Amino acid sequence: MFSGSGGFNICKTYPCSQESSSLLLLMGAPKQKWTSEEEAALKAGVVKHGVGKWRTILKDPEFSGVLYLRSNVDLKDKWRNLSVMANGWSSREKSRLAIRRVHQAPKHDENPFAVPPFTPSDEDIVDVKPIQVSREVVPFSGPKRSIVRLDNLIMEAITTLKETGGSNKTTIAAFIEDQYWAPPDFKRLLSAKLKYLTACGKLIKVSHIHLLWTIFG
Amino acid sequence: MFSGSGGFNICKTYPCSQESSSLLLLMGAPKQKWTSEEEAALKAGVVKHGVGKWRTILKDPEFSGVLYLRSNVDLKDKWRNLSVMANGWSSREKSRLAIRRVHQAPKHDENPFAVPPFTPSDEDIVDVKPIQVSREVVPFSGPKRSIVRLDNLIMEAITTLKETGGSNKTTIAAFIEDQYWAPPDFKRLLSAKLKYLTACGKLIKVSHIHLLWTIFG
DNA sequence: CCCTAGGGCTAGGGTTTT
DNA sequence: TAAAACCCTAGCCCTAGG
Repeated sequence: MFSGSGGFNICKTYPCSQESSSLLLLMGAPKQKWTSEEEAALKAGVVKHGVGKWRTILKDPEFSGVLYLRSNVDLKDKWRNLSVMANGWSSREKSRLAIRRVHQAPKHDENPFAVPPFTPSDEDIVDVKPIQVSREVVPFSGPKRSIVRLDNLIMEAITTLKETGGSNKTTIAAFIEDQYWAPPDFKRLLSAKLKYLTACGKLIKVSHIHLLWTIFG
Repeated sequence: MFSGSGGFNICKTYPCSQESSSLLLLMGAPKQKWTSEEEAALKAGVVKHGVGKWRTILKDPEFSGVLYLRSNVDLKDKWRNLSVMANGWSSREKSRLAIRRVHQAPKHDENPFAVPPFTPSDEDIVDVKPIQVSREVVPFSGPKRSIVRLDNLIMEAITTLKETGGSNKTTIAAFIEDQYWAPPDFKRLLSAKLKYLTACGKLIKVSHIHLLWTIFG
């Protein structure tokens, strides 16, 4: 190659974590496989801060201790992988899911996607406890519980499903139940929530069936 | 199919707070991709009013018809993207380029960046003419030439080539000449520049032959 | 308050590695 | 071939400074 005769080269100093990982790769470091601790922290982070809040999760002292080797992009990519594994539902399989989903017990077996169990608390807030994957490593300070708004779960469901024409209650419920553990009266809760969100303008009902979500409507 | 049964969907209306904008993206609102008309208008606007006059361009009746969906910040961001495209190559193409580069006539790649007039300043400026690609789209009034800092070209060459051990003068020259039209005395200019950059610490010489570039050295 | 410059972030498509 | 890990970049956000 050209390099034999000597020449100029870039001195790599990287301000950005994403690039440092690429540097690692260039230097022959192996791919960093995700540990179950990291995975658990990521899931807990998503429960706490929401999907897409990668930098926020990373900066949260609750998770930074575990995830300090990862970048926000790493988090995003890992979440994508987990999501794919958890719900292989390509748009065609969604309907199947919606149908058979209703009578399924929450399963903790093969599903690597965290099933943060959640319990209702008041009309608008849902108390969620991240699942403990490997209890001894995750340095949570006691029996801390993160709080998640049912709003967000609904939004996540609709966003993830991306169904043209919108998602109906059954599908949304199925999605949430599949991703999270839901209490027995969840269906009723969801109905009430959807009704409320529609009433206050955050969801819009289309032709009596379809609804459009508007966050601050 | 599935959507026939109705459902919920995300509504992409814009509230105003910062939260809302981030939610917006989360909610699946598509990014507004730039059309070629908008791009052309932006370029023409820059030719007419100059780089950095985003609000002025936006208000110009000549362009407002096309750009009315964009903000001044959008213009700025798009211009930055275009500049990146013009100056650097996607790293994926870099290797390809580095390999087949030597025995190839200057070829028109996809470069859509259209020759904005920069402001030259002094000794470390070189007159370089990027290769013209899509002439019909760019509404430029004539054969303008862009002025580019030789520093940047050198850095770009080294960065792009990514040769382990560094790049030598010949390779750098070949790279630049391949991508730009260079004046007859370019070799001499390059030598002087490399010497200067080494002297002032921006390039580091390794064992009399290899040099390491330190951006902010 | 508006503007610009520039750093940063996310989503999503691609690529590389296993 | 597929999955996991990682890369690249368009478009957009945030902040500082004028």
